[in-house]
Amino acid sequence: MTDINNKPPTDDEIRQAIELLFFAYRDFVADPDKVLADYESPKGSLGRAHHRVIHFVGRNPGMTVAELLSILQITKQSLARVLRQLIDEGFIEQERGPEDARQRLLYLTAKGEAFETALSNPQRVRFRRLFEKAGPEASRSFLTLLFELINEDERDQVLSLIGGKQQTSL
Amino acid sequence: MTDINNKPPTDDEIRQAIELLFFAYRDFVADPDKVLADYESPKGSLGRAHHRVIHFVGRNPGMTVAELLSILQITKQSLARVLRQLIDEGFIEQERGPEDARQRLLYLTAKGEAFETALSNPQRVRFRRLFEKAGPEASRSFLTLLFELINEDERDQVLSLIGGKQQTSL
DNA sequence: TAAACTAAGTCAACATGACTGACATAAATA
DNA sequence: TATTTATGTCAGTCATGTTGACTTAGTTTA
Repeated sequence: MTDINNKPPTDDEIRQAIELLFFAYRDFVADPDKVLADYESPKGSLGRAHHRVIHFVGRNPGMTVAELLSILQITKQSLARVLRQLIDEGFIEQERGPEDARQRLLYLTAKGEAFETALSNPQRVRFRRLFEKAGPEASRSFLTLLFELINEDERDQVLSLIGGKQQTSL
Repeated sequence: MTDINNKPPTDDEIRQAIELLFFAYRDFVADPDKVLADYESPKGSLGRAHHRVIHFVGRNPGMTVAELLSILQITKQSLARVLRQLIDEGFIEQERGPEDARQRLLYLTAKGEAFETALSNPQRVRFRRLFEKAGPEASRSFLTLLFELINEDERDQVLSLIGGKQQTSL
């Protein structure tokens, strides 16, 4: 709330923040990891990379491969293997771009939607409990700080991606 | 601050939290990744795994291998390669446990300390700026929520590790 | 229209950091 | 003394990232 204040952050708080972020993220991703490990696919198993693709395609139906690459910040060769598996196993469908026929627009299938729900469910439960306990004010403040932890030059892209600004004072 | 409130978190806030945590962590680890990529070691390059080991040994001088394993939650075989490199290149020293001679107590060398500083510096700068902008109240609240994002059964271990409770209302 | 650029896909080789399973050694403990 | 514990090691595998080179098809531009 205050932009300038007389109490600068202590080295201890900063160090704790670094470590807490590590542990929080570790547990946060361990949830879907379990779901992924349980899923037995015909052509090889699925990992975090597949989860990320399913998540972002689910959130942005009809996105292009190039858009997905810029979000994930990996090479197209890395994405290719993951995407191929997801298409072959019926989680994701491709469609020719109506404007630009070179583009391949990505969509989740019904199977993909169901898997997305199963994957994100434990994460949603985790945050729901957290926010219920913390209350709306602390929750919104938490989102704001997470947002400001992101590189300044990437915030616009993230903002348009997650669709903030209206409901959430980001 | 409020434990029970009439405004439950919206699905949108929860989804945003999931995505923001992903992006924030991505940028947060990209900083030391650059430092690691720049470092040219004689016997192979260093990665995130080395960073984590250096960080926790730096924070807990004299810790045992078993303690390190329980923090990192990886297998000893995974740790072995990383630890061997760090010892061979003079970042970490081992010492026989004075009580239990089977134990190998881990310490950073002067070289290890210097590297730890270089690695964590961009992360500290990132959080310092964030906390300066957000103010002490939002900063402490942020730490609390990060802490409560951690699995309940691991919070005690984390707390004793990061040394909260006195200064920080965790 | 021909040339250049762009979106996407593919092949190959490689690095990192995880994993499992089996086994070895030395020290502590029952 | 026998067993358990702390650590280390060998060998093989897998998931996920990388670079570099190249193809195909469609769009844009000179």
